[in-house]
Amino acid sequence: MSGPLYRAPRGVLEYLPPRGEEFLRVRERLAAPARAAGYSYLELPVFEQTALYARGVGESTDVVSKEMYSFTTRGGDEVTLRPEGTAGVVRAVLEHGLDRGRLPVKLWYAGPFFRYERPQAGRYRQLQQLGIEALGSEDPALDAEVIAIGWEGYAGLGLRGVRLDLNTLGCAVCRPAYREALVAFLATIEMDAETRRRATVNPLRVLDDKRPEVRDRLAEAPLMSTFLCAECRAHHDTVRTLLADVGVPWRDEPRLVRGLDYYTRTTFEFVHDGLGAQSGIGGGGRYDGLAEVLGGPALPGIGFGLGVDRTLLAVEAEGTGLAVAAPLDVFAVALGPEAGREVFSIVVSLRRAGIRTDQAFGNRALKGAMKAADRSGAAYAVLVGSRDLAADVAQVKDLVAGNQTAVPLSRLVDTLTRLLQEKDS
RNA sequence: GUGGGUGUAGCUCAGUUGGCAGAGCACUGGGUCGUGGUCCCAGGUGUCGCGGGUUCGACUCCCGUCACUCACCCCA
Repeated sequence: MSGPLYRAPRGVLEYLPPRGEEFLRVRERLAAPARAAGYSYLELPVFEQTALYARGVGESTDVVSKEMYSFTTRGGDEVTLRPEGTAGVVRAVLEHGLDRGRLPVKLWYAGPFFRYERPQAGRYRQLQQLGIEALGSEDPALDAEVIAIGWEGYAGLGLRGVRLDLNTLGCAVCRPAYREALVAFLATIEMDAETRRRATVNPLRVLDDKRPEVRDRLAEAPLMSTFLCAECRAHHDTVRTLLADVGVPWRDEPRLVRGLDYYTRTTFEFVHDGLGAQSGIGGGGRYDGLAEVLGGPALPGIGFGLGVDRTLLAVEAEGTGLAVAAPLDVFAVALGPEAGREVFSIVVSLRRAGIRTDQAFGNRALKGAMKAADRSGAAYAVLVGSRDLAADVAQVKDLVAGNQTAVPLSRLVDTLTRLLQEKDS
């Protein structure tokens, strides 16, 4: 096969029917708990000035150093397709003064994000994410709320294999001492050049290495938990108490660091084992210093990003199903061109009455049209031929039971409305 | 960026020591001039990923290349 002239760009995921409906369903279910908790929707640009990510996310991160889709515009601006959501949300909050009103500001967003990586199972160059951000409060109850919202989102999809990993990274008061201790420790162990480089730029991220041989060497590494200041310890204890109170289970994961520079205190990750090597289906944390880094006032914040693609994979891996409803109520069929005109009017009338309706197009043979009616999933077929036209009726056929009755055209909408209601109950 | 696997019909895949490219599904038409689901008949599509090489002859063997895929680092 020489193949079509054009192909989708490398590493993008396309959701074709019927999977597209499942994708939408997943996104709706993940968003529901956030909307129920007073988070407002925000639609942001999918590209920003490159400097926003370089500063906000951090030059030392993989995301910025090797995964950005960056380009220069015709006007000479350096821009980047958004690799994550938080930096853009904080930028918009600061730019438009959303932090001047009632705090905390609670926002949610969804859409595509871009990272230039080698694609593999569960990892795409264009990925779909849904996120929430709460800014303007250091209250640990907000940390617990954000985590619980994520948890409820997965629960709403019927997922049973989601695990929550939880950690705290300390703050500007206590982290420097820990960092120093960690650097001292890292100097004593053996590591490859790339890891050594990472250790100098951002030593905490070395802890996140998943290679067994590296993990072994890190077994004796100092942990943040022993360096926490009183405030951070109290904050973390409260978060965990609140989660326990509402029955959200977690696993303390003292090595959970996460890849972005802006995190402070609470960090967490939702993990699922059904997707191959990429097990993280969502994650987030607190970023109390980010607004200041971006030139704004002190504005603490916490949020998460949930991977919609990966969540759908998890749903499919668990085989729980999403019960996507039949898309149609009625399928209309015309026999001959004169009837075609009548059928078109019928179809539009039915739709205006809230009945989901499609029709056979293209002058198909009746047998083929009925086959199309059958496969459409509609509960009823409406047939109109010249004999019916002469009698001012349409044939209404129950596609499940198989019986058919003539209904006067003037009563067609009412009759079908009633039949569909009866079927529902 | 590095490594493994796979490329044959729209989809899922067969194809024997190298000898004329197949099945199922799907699609379209027909089987009583106006009736689907089961059944029967008929129909069509392929640069066998692409380019070289070996050979009388290559889907098959060799080399290269591209794509897809899985994995490593890392992340959603």
